[in-house]
Amino acid sequence: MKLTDDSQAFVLHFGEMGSRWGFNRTVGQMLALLTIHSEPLNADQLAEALKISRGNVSMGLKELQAWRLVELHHRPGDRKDYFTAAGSIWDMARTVFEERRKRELDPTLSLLRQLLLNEPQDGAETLAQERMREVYSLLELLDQFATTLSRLSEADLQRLMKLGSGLGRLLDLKDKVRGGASGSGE
Amino acid sequence: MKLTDDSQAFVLHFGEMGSRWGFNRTVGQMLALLTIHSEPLNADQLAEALKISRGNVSMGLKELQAWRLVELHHRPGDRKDYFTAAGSIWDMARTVFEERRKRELDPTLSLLRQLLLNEPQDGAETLAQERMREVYSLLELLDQFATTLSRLSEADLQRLMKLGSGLGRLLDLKDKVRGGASGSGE
DNA sequence: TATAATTTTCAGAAATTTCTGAAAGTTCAA
DNA sequence: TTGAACTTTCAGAAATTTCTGAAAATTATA
Repeated sequence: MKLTDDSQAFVLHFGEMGSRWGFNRTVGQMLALLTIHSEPLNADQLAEALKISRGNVSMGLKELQAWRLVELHHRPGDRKDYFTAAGSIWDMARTVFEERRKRELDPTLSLLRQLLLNEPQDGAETLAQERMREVYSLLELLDQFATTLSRLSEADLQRLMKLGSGLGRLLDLKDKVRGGASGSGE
Repeated sequence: MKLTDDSQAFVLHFGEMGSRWGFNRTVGQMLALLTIHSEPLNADQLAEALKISRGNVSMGLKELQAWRLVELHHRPGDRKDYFTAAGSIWDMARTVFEERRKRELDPTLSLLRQLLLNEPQDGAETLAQERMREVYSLLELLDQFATTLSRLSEADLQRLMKLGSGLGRLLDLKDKVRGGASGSGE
């Protein structure tokens, strides 16, 4: 498994961005390689191509499976496990988006629900709790919105994302057509 | 500066979530404390409340200023620098969102633009480049969409995020009203 | 059932990130 | 100017995360 310069660059870049996207370097590299390599790869091939240890590959694959970003395949007469990226690029993006929503929002929502049950004991606490409530409202709305987005079909997502500043106009259009009294569909 | 249990919990939680949100533990804690504390705080107060070193506070404040998440204040007859969270919770969320868009998408877009200029030399490279092109298209669209979102007024953002599954219906509505030929506003 | 092939685990090593605190730098009032 | 008040810097320490590789576990074949 020898990578071309461009594939190498792509793989190394994903490794560097990995930590910002929620996984570690080698997981990022593995995901990149499986994304651009059309044929399934086994653990030894990944280790050789990325020059990382076999154990690291095993842990990385475990994590990518937990994210549901890779798919397992088997070849007749070969006992090794082979992997490909799971689904289309859009499928993968949706998966990462949804998983990050869970990791980055849910724990905070859960804590804030707890804290907001308590009675503030003085003025400072009341003010602090007001701010926490604002944080909670915003994050809850964001969480719902992210969930809504990740449930849209690819076609709808593309339409939405291509709107550009038409999005603002569309929101106005809605208010005109439906009289502004709609919105909280669920 | 003694924190109540709830404030403490909030601050510690932000510290733990910090790394998932793009900053380190103490930066997360400082942001949390400044968010729930209505009065401006100086560096010594932050260091004491969070039990971290003065140097760490200085670096953290520098980073929060780079993010434009804190505002500097001065008190008459006091040479110390005082800080508050910059703007409303919505302002801060918008700032974080926009900064993360830049950090998490722009470097990859930039690299992919480079790589996609090169001619693939064989079948495998052609396939790899096709996948890179798909990644590029998706990330570019996402980048535009994120930019669009971060430019919406708070009111529009709230309306949009409250749509729930009404968002899908709204997209259909648009196609009906404008005949489906619109969309690429810019 | 043995044994060969393969994957997983995990203790410790290596790498990276974060934090401390003392020294250097800056600002301002007298 | 001087020096007191304050902030910043940064080398090394501490903490955390990631990685390695050998041993243990699992699975399939003969």
